[in-house]
This record gives sequence, structure tokens and C-alpha cells, in this order.
Amino acid sequence: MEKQTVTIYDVAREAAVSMATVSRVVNGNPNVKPATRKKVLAVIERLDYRPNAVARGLASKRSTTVGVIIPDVTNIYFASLARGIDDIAMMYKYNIILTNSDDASEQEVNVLNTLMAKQVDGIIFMGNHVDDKLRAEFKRAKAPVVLAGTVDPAGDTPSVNSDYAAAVEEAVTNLINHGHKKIALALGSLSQSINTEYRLAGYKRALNKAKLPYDDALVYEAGYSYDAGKKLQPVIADSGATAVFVGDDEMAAGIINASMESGINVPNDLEVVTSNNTIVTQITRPAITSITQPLYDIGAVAMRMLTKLMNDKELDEKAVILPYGIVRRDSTKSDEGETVN
Amino acid sequence: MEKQTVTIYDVAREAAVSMATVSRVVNGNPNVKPATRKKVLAVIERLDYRPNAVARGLASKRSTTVGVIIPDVTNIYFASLARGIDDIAMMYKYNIILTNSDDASEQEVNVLNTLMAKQVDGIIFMGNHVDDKLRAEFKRAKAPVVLAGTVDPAGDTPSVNSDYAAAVEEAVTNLINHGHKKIALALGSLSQSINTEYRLAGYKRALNKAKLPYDDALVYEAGYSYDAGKKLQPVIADSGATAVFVGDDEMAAGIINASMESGINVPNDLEVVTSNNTIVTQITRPAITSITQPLYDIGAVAMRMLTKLMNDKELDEKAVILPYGIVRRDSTKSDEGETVN
DNA sequence: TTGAAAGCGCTAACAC
DNA sequence: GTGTTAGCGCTTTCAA
Repeated sequence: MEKQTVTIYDVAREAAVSMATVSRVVNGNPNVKPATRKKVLAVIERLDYRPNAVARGLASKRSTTVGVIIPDVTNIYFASLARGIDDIAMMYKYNIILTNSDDASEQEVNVLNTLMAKQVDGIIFMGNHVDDKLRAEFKRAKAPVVLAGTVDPAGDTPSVNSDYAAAVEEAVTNLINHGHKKIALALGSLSQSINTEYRLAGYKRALNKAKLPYDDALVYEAGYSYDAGKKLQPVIADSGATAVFVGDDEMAAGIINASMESGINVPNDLEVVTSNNTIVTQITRPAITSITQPLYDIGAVAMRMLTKLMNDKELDEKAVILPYGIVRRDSTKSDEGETVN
Repeated sequence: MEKQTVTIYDVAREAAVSMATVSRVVNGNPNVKPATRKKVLAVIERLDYRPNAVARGLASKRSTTVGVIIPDVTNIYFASLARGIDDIAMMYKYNIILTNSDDASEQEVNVLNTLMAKQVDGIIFMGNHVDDKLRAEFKRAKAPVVLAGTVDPAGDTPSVNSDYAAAVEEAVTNLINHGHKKIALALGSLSQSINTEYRLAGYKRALNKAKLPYDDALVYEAGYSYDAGKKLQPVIADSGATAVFVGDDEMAAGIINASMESGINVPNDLEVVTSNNTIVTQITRPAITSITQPLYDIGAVAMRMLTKLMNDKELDEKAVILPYGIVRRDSTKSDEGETVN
């Protein structure tokens, strides 16, 4: 009952050629006489032969598989990156081993090791934080690693991102230009470099340039979720802030809904700008002004870089920065002088 | 410069035992004297030996990898299933090769074949439609296949789903109980069995039981997206329908926003019920009444079934149906007699 | 409890 | 253009 497998050897025998020749035609090696190729192809067809990728991997030391570490597939931000990664991977005939890390350092190291054991040819890492331990593992890995949508300020690991700091700076500057003096910043965790080293930094730069004082009390660390946003809204309201930059769309939606329901009009009493331009920004009322990031492209470019690395090519750029934009919707007042990067 | 790999042979030599013994300790085979085990473990530690999963796979004919075919990772419905799949896979020490199929039949067959070439031990398939060609491939595959969140009316492929037809029937019956005579049904594609054989069927059953006439003109095939919903709204309005069951949350959001903006109050002028209970249902105003499905669990159970199959165990049930529910929000009027399955 | 040895199915020199 | 032959790194009988 067990379906029996036909091997390259069977094909060779039936076609009256050597295994090497079969291997050549299977791999598209041009050094095969057309007639021979045709004969072999016929036998392959007849026997329904399918090369065993595992054996091939062992012999060639290339698995044509890349590992992708993602915090959570159900997070649309990372899933969008993953989509870009997968499409390019497919284009280059690589498969993807995808594993959720839950952003947990221990789990990330773990996963990295099983990926290495599976002999992946390269790794794309997505996460909110790269710590020393992880960095050490990257170095230890003999497969190249590329970070996608993931910053490592310390790192020399190749990466693809957009300019988070500049985006926030521009968004906050727009808010300042609307006359706001107290602008809140609602983030997830302040232990993540994207928040502290980029978003918070951009926020501070904007204030600085406008000679507005920086106030710790206006920076909120609340976790990224719709409910977190709803809970945070009264706190923001109490702070006297008249505008807020939010690091996550669902959180922004929570803030908006809670505001509107407690009689605080967005954008008249509170302007809101968010970060990821997911579909949520279109669905809320008012719809949310947002930074836009080329998520799919970040993934796609990361995968392209990885293919280069896997073929021992040099990278033109080690830390690629893709352009961001800002799309104005109804959660902010109209303004002049908005620019799009 | 190339990092050199340490093999089982190196460990054997250093520990002065045979490869077989090393293999035993690595695989937790109890037939090893504790002292020997300890000695080997020490060498493994010292050399930082990591077993090569590819070689292991070739020798043992098990890759501890399962293939997962998904229409699109960025679709939260399927991503939620994938999350359940991955968690259970990890629990059983399997890795996941994840590939997007775009719901394209050709691509699905393609992907299936490369997964087989990679010698996956099993496959979980998610998709909106299972056609004959695919069914044939499933049969041809020597690895077991389980469908997750995917119906195959014809099929004998093991599957995990919720009772889509009953859910729609109940939801529509609730609507009927509110006095509606013309209830629209907004779906994606009518070429997908989940829509015709389940949702449409449930819809018809509800009408039938209430002795309400079925009217083709009230069934819309519009594609699943926010914009599709917005575009569909005026059409529904023109039809005279006073309630609508929608197959997708974003589409429902589009219908609701477009309605409210054109002066049609939800739920007073139009009641709306949707299908997937994603975060979108909480974000819209009014929030949307929805069927709830245990998406994570559907994935998790599918993966559990697959592990059984991969170990040649019998399945208790071939077509598992997990319970659905209905959560009432503000897009429908309150009603008595709602039940939760 | 341990070891020897034969593969697993394929690629990659190398020789012809 | 084609064939021969070592492996790739591991598991798995089978003996001892």
C-alpha cells in the first residue's frame, strides 16, 4: 500500500543512461544532447519521477529553503512583510519555513537554531527588538540573515526599513503647524528600539525644532491593541493634549472611538495620526490620517537582498531605507505644507 | 572563512564511541549506559555539534516538516488558522513550510508538488475551493492532507470547519424574526463551495422555514473587500432589502459606512450581520453583529489530526465541525430567542 | 549496551 | 556529451 518512490536511479536504468545524465537534465544543465534529454524526459514523465529535494539538499548543501521568523502571523503589519518575502522567494524558487516567535527572545533563539538545523540557506528576521543574544546567534549562523521591518541600531546585520524617525518627525511637525502645544505620543513598549530610538526620537526632534518643551508625561506606553487605545483615551484627555501620534492603527481606532463616544470630537478637539495605514484607518469614522509604509516592498527587498547574500554577492547597501508617505484623512485638520517623502 | 560543520562522526571520534551511539543519545534512545551518554553529551557540548536535519531526513525518511498552503497570509481569517496550526506544530516539533497560493488552482497544484518534493510529512490545505484536479493531487500525495477552514463537499479528505450553513441559517432566522421580508445576502464569489453549498444553502433554509420567497436578485456576488462593500451598498439600498447578511467583515464595514453616510441608518433602516468576528466588527460604528468561529482552534485541531495521520493512527472523526456562535452588536436590533450553538 | 556497515537519493568532481 | 564514483550526514538493521 505504501506508495513506492521512483528514484533517479530508476530513471537512469529505464532510459539507459547514467544517473549523472538524468541529474543533468533535471537540473537543466546544457551539456546534454537534445536527443538524450528528450529520451530522459520521456522516462521521467512515464515513471512520474519527482526529484527528492532532501537528498538533493544533502548532496548539494543547499536546501533552497529560507527561514522566516515572524512575531505573529496574525499581525497584519508583519504578515504584509511576509507576503512580500514569500512572493520574491517563490520567484527565486525558494521555499519559506515560517515560524512565530511571539517576540520572545528565548523563542527567537530557539527557532533560529532549528532553522539552522534544517539547513536553511538564509534567514529573514522580523521582530520588535534585537538583543545581544540574538545578535550573537546571527553571527554564529552560517547562513546569511536579513532584518525586515526590524531595526537594530547596534547591528551590522543587513536590514530593510523605512525611516520611522523622519516619518514621526514629519507627522508631529504637521501637528505642531496646526497650532498644538501639547501633543501626546502613544506607543506600545518603550523597550523596543523602534519606539525609543526612532519614533520617540523623531517626536523629540519635531518638538525641538519648534522649540516646544518635551514632557515625559505625554508619552504613553500602553501596548498595541484596540482595547488599549480605548483605555488610554481618557488618560490622554486628562493630560490636556490636543493631538496624539499613535504607533498602531488599532490602538488609534480605540482612541478615536472612545473620544467620539465621550464627546471629544476628532479632529476638532483631538487630532490623531497613526502609523501603519492598514484598512482600519479607512474604516473608522473619522478615517485616520496615517504614515504609509511600503510593507510589501520591505519584505520583497529584504528577500532580494537575501538571495544576493546566499549567492555570495556583495550588497550595494547594507541598511536599505524605503520611502514613507503620509496620507491625510479626517482625523486631522487640513494643512498646507504637508510633504510626502 | 567558511564555518566548518561538525558531524556526528566528529563527535563519535572525540567521544571514542561509534556513530550509532551518538545517534542514540541525540535521539534519546534509552539503550545507552548513563556514563556513555554523559560522555557523549559532553563532547557534543564542547564541539557545539548540531545534528543536520536534512541528513536525518534522508536517512529516516521523515522531515519533521509539514507543508501549509494558504491563499494569502495577509488575510486575517486564514492567518488566524495558520497561527493555530503553527502553535500545535511547534508543540509536536514540526516546522511549517508556508506558501501562498492566491487561491489559484494552478498555483495550488504547483505548490503541492514542491512541498511533496521537499518530503514534507503532511500537508494542511486552506483555500476557498477544492476542485477535481486538487483532489486528485491529494490522493496522489503520499503524505496525508487535512483541510482547515476549507470545505470539500465531494471530498473524503479529512477536514476541520465550523457549520457555516447552520450559522447563516441562524443569523438569517434572527433577522426574519425581526420582521424583515427582504434580506440580502452579500458574498464573495459564487464559485466557492463555502458560499453556494453552505452560506447560500443556510440562507435558503432560513427563508424556507419562514415561508419567505427566495429571490435571486437579493444575492450579491461582489468580492470580499471594504471597497466592494461600499460599492455594493447603493445596490442593496435600491433592492429594497432591509437587512443583509455579509460573508466578510471588511465588506460589511464598507456597507455600513456607505449606508450611514448616505443617510441609511444601521440598524434602523438596515440590519447587518457579518461572518468572521474580526476586530473590524468592533471598530465600525455601529459595531457589527457577527457569527463567531473558533479560527485558531480550527487550525489547531487540523494540525492535531495531521499528527495522528502522520503517525498512521486512525481518526475518530474525518470531518470535524467546531461550534460557532453569534455575538450581537449594534448593527442589529436586539432580539429575544437568539441562541448560541 | 555498543559497533559495523549498508544505505537514504542525489550532486559533483573527474575521467573518458 | 556521458559515465563512474565518491561522498553529503545521518538512521537503522544486524551482530556481537
